[in-house]
Amino acid sequence: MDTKQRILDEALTLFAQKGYADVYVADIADKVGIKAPSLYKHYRSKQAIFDAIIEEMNGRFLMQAQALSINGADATADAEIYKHIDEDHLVKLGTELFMYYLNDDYTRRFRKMLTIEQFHDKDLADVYTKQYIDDPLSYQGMLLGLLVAQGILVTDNVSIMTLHFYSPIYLLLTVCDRDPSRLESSLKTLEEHIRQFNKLYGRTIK
Amino acid sequence: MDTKQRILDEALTLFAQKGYADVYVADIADKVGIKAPSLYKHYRSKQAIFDAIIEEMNGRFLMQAQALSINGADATADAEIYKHIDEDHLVKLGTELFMYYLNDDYTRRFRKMLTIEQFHDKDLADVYTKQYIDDPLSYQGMLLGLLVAQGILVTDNVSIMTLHFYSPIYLLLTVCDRDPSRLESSLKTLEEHIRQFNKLYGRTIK
DNA sequence: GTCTATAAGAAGATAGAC
DNA sequence: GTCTATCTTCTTATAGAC
Repeated sequence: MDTKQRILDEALTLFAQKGYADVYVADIADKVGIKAPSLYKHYRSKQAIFDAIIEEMNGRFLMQAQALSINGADATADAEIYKHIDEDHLVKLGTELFMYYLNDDYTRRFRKMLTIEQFHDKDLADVYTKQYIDDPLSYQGMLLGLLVAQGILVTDNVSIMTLHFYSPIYLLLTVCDRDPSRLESSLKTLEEHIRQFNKLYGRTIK
Repeated sequence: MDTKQRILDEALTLFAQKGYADVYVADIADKVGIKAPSLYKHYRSKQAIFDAIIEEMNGRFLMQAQALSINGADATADAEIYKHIDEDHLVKLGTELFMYYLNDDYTRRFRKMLTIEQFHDKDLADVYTKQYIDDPLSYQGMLLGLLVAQGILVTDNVSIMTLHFYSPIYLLLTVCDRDPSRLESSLKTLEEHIRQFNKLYGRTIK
């Protein structure tokens, strides 16, 4: 990784730990293994480093969204995949989503940084809500909608059903972000949640 | 309100808007209507102001918790209240909880401040999780447990049912904290959520 | 591109008069 | 308890040699 990229990487780590204001340019330079003045050859200010992180993340999000909507467009293929899904598959799906959000390094650091800085700038608040609320609800709404179309799940309100599926995952995610030692119990709760979700919305009579 | 208390109040407002590091002692003093040095007659440091806010909130939380557990202890009285509860009552209950959390001035500012500062200090993270996750789940679990005991709601897992009731409220709360213009649509979603919750867990055959 | 040295300014905190 | 003046330290950023 070149220096310019390493600066972003180390800065993101520090911003996620302490927040923008409590990270000094010298801290970032230290982690990269250079002196603070050298850093100004790559970025013209501390704010420019922050902006570059946001910019890069926007790019990643866009790629992710495109990847998802490419699958989403080919709904018949997706429908085929989800035709024979059962409760265990649903648990696996939810757990994998949860673990990805929690353990993907870039994702986790970025989410923490946004959590800290969200009230600092309306744009950051919008990025947070889009990335961790609206987009997941939209994407999972599409998936769960397929399961309803297949008759695997039953409801007359897919968007509320999706909220019922995702909001416990979101809540547990924020818990584990604050306290990683609660991961194990959260995974247990997550599984119970999805099994009960399946009982509530599943085709079989409860 | 005396000066010492007004300092806490204005400091909390500013900390909730900008975070601890971006609020200057002079800003706080300005809002109170005094000069920064005068502020040091009341608190020996900026950190001491922050600590006093946390301390005061701990006191409020404790009082709140005691008030709740006094009611909770007299479960027979509570059970009587919730004996004839119907869907509209449940919607009202959830909406009132939501609006209290969102509009109670002290509560809202303190939650925003904690949101910003939660990764700064493990103790703050614990306060957040206790106050906005564990305690609500525990309290609402008790209430919903009463409704199950009355046969108004049906489940073999009250704690997951409580998670299903509360986590959408929590998610919508964080959305409105970031973007108050989404209050109206969130209230609509909240009502839909509770009505669907009642359909899923209600005594009547779905 | 990296360094040392340093400017420029911000922000927390104190001294001492009133 | 409040003020003005000031100290001290910290932090961003630049200058200029290598």
